Amino acid sequence: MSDRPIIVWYRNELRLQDHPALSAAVRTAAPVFPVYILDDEVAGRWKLGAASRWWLAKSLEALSRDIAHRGGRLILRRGDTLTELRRLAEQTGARAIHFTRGYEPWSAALEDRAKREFDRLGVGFRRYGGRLLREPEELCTGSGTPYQVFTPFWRAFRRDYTVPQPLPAPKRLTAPPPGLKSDALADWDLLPVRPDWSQGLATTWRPGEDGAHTRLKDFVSGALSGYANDRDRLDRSGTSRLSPHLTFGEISPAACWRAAVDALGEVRRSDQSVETFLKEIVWREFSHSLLFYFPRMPEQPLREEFEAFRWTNAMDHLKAWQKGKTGYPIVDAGMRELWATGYMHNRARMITASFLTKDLLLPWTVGEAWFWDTLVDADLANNAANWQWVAGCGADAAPFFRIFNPVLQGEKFDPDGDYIRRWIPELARVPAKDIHAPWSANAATLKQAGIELGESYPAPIVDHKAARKRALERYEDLRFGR
DNA sequence: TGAAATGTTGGGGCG
DNA sequence: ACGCCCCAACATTTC
Repeated sequence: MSDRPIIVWYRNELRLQDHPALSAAVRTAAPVFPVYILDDEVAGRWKLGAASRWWLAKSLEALSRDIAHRGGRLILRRGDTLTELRRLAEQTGARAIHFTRGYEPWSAALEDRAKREFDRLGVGFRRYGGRLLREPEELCTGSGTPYQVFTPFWRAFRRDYTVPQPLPAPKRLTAPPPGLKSDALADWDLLPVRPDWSQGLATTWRPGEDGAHTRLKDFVSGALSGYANDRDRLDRSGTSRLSPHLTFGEISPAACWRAAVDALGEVRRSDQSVETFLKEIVWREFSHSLLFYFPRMPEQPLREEFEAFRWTNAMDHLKAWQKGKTGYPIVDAGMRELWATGYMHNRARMITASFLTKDLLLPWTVGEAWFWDTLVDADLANNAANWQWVAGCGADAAPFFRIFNPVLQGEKFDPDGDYIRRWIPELARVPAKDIHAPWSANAATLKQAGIELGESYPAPIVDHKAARKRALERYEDLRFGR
């Protein structure tokens, strides 16, 4: 009996440390067989984007290596999740399947269906946390409804939260019998070929649990102390850049929380900076809670009146935005950073998203889809919640009339234009004074910088002042039902 | 986790 | 010296 193995079904927690489902399995002293199932159908239209597939390949490679170092083997399967789990349980004679709970719209139904199935088969099917610090059911308003405003959520969260002790990674794992089939990662075609656009991603990131912890250490000993101020600066490395590691669960949010709080004690870092960082972690919790309670959030505005909003459908504008050719340098720099590295600075995300939804009046779902495909940290909850926040249709959203001025945002958060120069080399020789609005520079300056507007760098595809006016009018239409 | 329009104030130039 | 105007600089309101 005791040698009947436990299957640990990996989903988005590609780590060995701080992994409740894995730890519980290891504690039983039964052989533990970790398995990852690539199910291209389960998520419907939200199947993994191209950048995520790249990251997944690299992350699974790392996890597989880490497991092998401990004497185990990561089993890879592709196909319908439930079918594959059933097959694995049969093939291994498993007594139980352990897994980490998900919050996507399809997760609860899948988990319930599987639970009934394995109950019938006499196989334990045990659900664990680990992706969030706290479960959505834990935090509700006094009247029992989910929070829809961040600040009260944050207060309630912070009031009585203490981070638990980390769960150590298992020292040894048991290899499953050699006959237990596993796909070859390479056969999954997760990596891009013809063309291989992943060079920039590979030089920017180190996917995997080691890479994640290295990143956290660097952040805590470096940028964390100035986080409150510098995280908004496009020209500084002021953010943690932990997001893709969190998305794929290479590091637990608890580990990030713990490291930040410990740093506070050790080095007397600015309380404000640590608090701001913790708040960002809780934004992630808030987004997941929203997705859990409002499963249509990725498709539907949380504020219903926005369903009547008259978005436009200008494909040429969309293409220009995607390629980073809008003629607004700060917008284009952000979009090109995304294309090159699978990542965009958070401030740039707000600016580019505001530009798409307000200046171009393209639907937020179009931007959401592009980010989903191109971001290595694409996360259904965060992506949907943040797009709705910018578009003004979210639960606790920025008001619609908060329209970013791309020139002012650039001057404020990239004062010398370094971020722009980094991602738009053709503007490298434009002086800082003109770099955020090259169209208003005088002809001699542009000539000297080697720029011909409309040739070497696009002229603005819309006039911001007019676009702002148009957006506000469209918003008025919504309010008065026109 | 805005920006623009509008209102108010106060210093300085100037007749 | 005085009132008037101009216009930063800052505050408030509006979108």
